[in-house]
This record gives sequence, structure tokens and C-alpha cells, in this order.
Amino acid sequence: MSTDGSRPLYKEVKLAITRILSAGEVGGGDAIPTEKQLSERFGVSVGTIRKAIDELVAERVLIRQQGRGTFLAPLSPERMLNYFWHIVRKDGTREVPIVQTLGFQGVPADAETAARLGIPPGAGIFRIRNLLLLGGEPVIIDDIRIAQAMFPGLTEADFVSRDTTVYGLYQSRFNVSVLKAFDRLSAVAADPASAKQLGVALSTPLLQIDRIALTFEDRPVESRRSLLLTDRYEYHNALTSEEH
Amino acid sequence: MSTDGSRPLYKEVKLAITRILSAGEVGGGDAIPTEKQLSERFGVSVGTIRKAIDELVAERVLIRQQGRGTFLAPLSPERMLNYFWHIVRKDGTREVPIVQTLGFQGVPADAETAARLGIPPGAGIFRIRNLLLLGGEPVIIDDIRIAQAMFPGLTEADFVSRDTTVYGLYQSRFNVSVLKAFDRLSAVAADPASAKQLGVALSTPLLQIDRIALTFEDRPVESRRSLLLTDRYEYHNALTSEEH
DNA sequence: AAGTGGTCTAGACCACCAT
DNA sequence: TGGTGGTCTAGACCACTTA
Repeated sequence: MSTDGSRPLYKEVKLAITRILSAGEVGGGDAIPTEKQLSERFGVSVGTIRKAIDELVAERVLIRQQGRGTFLAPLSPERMLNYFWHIVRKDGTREVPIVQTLGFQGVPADAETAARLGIPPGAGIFRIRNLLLLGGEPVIIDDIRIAQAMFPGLTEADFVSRDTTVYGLYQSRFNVSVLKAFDRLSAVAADPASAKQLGVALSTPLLQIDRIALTFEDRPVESRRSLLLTDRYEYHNALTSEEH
Repeated sequence: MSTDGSRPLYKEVKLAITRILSAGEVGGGDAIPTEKQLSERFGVSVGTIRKAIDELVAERVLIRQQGRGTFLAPLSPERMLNYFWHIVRKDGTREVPIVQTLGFQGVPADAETAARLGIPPGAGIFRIRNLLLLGGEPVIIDDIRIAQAMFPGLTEADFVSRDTTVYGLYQSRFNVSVLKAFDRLSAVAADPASAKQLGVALSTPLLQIDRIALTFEDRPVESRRSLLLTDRYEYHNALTSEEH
């Protein structure tokens, strides 16, 4: 491998490694080739390989373990809680939610969902509705939409019986690694259906969270709308580039 | 400089550089010594200096400019908008708010504010209330509390006549660089005073944002509560470690 | 003991900025 | 032209894991 004059060599190496991961040959938690192997394969120094991997580690795509190797980051429940779960009890404690699946349908995508997921309007999607319990109480309603093409053969049973998080399921069953997400938050009044499911009065203020989850090359994986009851829980956001 | 056996050398160097910046000898936008100078001063290789600076750049404390030097990050309006301003119009466009100062008082700190700011209860604070306009309409109410000890001699005129953001004022007048912030979001119903100031009906759902802003060594700078009207604007959060 | 990533060094050369 | 940071190399040695 050599630079084409425009891009630094380590950026080329980073892209090459990303393509290997993106192709799905490597599953979550699997080791990638060692730095020495990569340096020989690409014909560059180990320092250049390290710089490419440094960036992928900073982006949480890879995990390095001294003495063991470098691995495609597994979407373990622990990692999920650290990186993609921002809902915290007001006393500061964090909990893993209990999920009750309320509905699972295969339907054609409406125009807005199609645009969000980057698929043609009318293409098949799965729509999943969940009620999430925290501290034994219903606190969140989730409405999840994913493309059937990306998750072929997914069934309601997969969702109900999974022993991991939703993103862990995407990775372990379909080799789809969620790497980033974008949340848009606003305050809304509870509609009758939501109020009933959450056990609160009509028009109670709720925190609405619209999320798009992305995998490699910023391909959309999931569009999700959450409604959060913020009497005992709130949404936390750390405005810092490190030490999450 | 040499390692004490427990910490890597570049971490020691990073700490030493941080202390120089934290002492306030270097103002926002000022250059720090060159990599070569630092390498001679600390008696380590340039590579080690670079690794220390790499981390400080990743944390947005420093900014490197090829051919010019390395600088303490200035809290320019542009940077603020990128890193500490998460309120976006629903069509995706970003605006700089117009600020109207509604109140400026020097008062003793209540227990909760004292705890948040890390000062003794009863110590003097400034409390500033602002109304923020976006698209010509009132959209946000801000309630800011800062320690008088950290901002000696601050006056209402400073706030009203400033030609920069609030964080830019902290840095240019008092050498206080805001480096991180933590936001806690919840949905609340508009109380009578807020409803009147924002020009909406009583009990309109509002997005409440409680922020703590921190400087070097995680010292608290500011405690702020914002109330955001989310009919045309929303709060954006990117769950990713890079490319903000 | 062998293999992995982690740290540190020394130096070459390049790209960019100021003057 | 001289000085800055940016890239890339080659190699030594250390810390940790696995067998």
C-alpha cells in the first residue's frame, strides 16, 4: 500500500481496515490481525498501523488489549450502558431496563421512515413497540423501525427471548454493529395512548427522543422514537470528547 | 522529566502541560511552546511530546496549526456553536441566539447551588437571568449561577455589552476556559412566569436543561438551568466520539 | 517461553506559514 | 528562508496474556 499523494498513508490503512470489518468477515468480539501481520500485509511500518488503529479505537470501533490482541468492539450490555444509554435515575444511579414487547409487525415503510433508513418508500420494515420498566415501573415507550432487508428472518421471538440488548442482537445475529447514534430531544404532552401505557394523566410532559442509529460508513440501521417519563428519570449528556 | 515507574512518561508530560495552562499564564488563543522547545525543556523525545499533545487536542484543550504552532483553544463563537450549543431548529439549521439580560444579582449561594459550584454555602454568587431569542422569537430562558470568587468584579454591563458568547467572556476577561459540560434533561410544564416570558400557555411542555460547566481539573465554573420551548427547536446529541 | 500490544527514542522528509 | 507541525520509519525495551 502506498499513498496516492492526497491522503496520508495511515488514513488509507484505516480505510482498508474499516472495509475488512464492514464486510462482516469479523464478528463482534473477534480479533483482527496483529499489528505485525497488518504491517507486513500492507507493506507499511508498525507505527503507521498503530496510528490507524489509534483512531479506530478512539471511535470505539476497535478495542485493544495488551498481551491479547485487537478486537472488533462487542456490543455487550456493559458497553451499551456506557455509550448508548443516557437515561439515569435522578439520584444518579443507572439501571438496565426490563423490556416488554407490546407489538411486532412487518409493514411497508412510510415516506419519512424510508428517508430516515435510506430505503425506498414502501420497502419492508419491522416495527417494534416496547414498554421499558425501570425500578419496576413503566418509564419509557419505544417505537423502533428497522429495514427488513438488513435483518432478514427476524421474528418477534428473537426480540422477546434475547438475552442481550437490542443492539447486541443486531450484532450477534446479523453482524450489524451500531457505531453511532444521533438523538433529537423535545418536550411533548402525553397523548391518550401513551398516557395510559405509562400510567400518567393526559398531557403530562414527556421527553421525546428521536434516534437514528448508524453502522459503518454511516449507513442507517434503526429509527427509534422514545417517550420518557421524567418524574424520576432524566436524560444525561456529557459534552466532552473523552472519559465517558 | 522521568517516569516514576507507575505512569507513562507522556502522561506526566501531559499533566505538566496542563498545569502550565491551568495556571492561567497562557490565555485563550495564545501559543504554547513549540514541540522542540518542550522536548528540550522536559528532556524527552519529540514523539513523547506529540503523544501528550495528541490527547490534549483530542480533548479540545489545544489546537494544532501546521506551520504556525499549538494554541490554547479559544472559546470563539464558532467553537461554542460546535461544542456547547446543542439547540437546533427542527429544519436542521443552526442560529446564534440574541440574548436579553433580564436580571443580574449578587446573592449568597443556597445549599444546592453551593454544592454544584463546589463553594461554601452562603458564599457570594452572581445570578443572571437571560431570555434568548431565535428567529426573532423568545425560545429559551436561562438562569445562570457562578461564583463571585471566580469572577471578581463582574458587572451587569459586562454581560450586556459583551461581543462574544458567555463562555468567551469567562475566558477573555477571567482566563477561565470552559472545557466540559454535563447536561441533564427532563420535560416539565411551564410555570406562570416562564409561560409569560416565552409567550405560551400555562403548562406547555418545556425541555428543562440543567448544566454544569467545568474547567481544568474538573473545577465547576457555572451552574445553569435552561427552559427550551420545543415547538420549533430541539436539542441535538451526537453519540459518537469524533467528528462533531 | 512466545506472542501480543504499550512506550519511547532518533531521525528523515513533507506541508504549511511567516517574513 | 527558517520554523512550525504532520507523516513515516526502524528499532529497542517493557507489560501483559496465554500456554
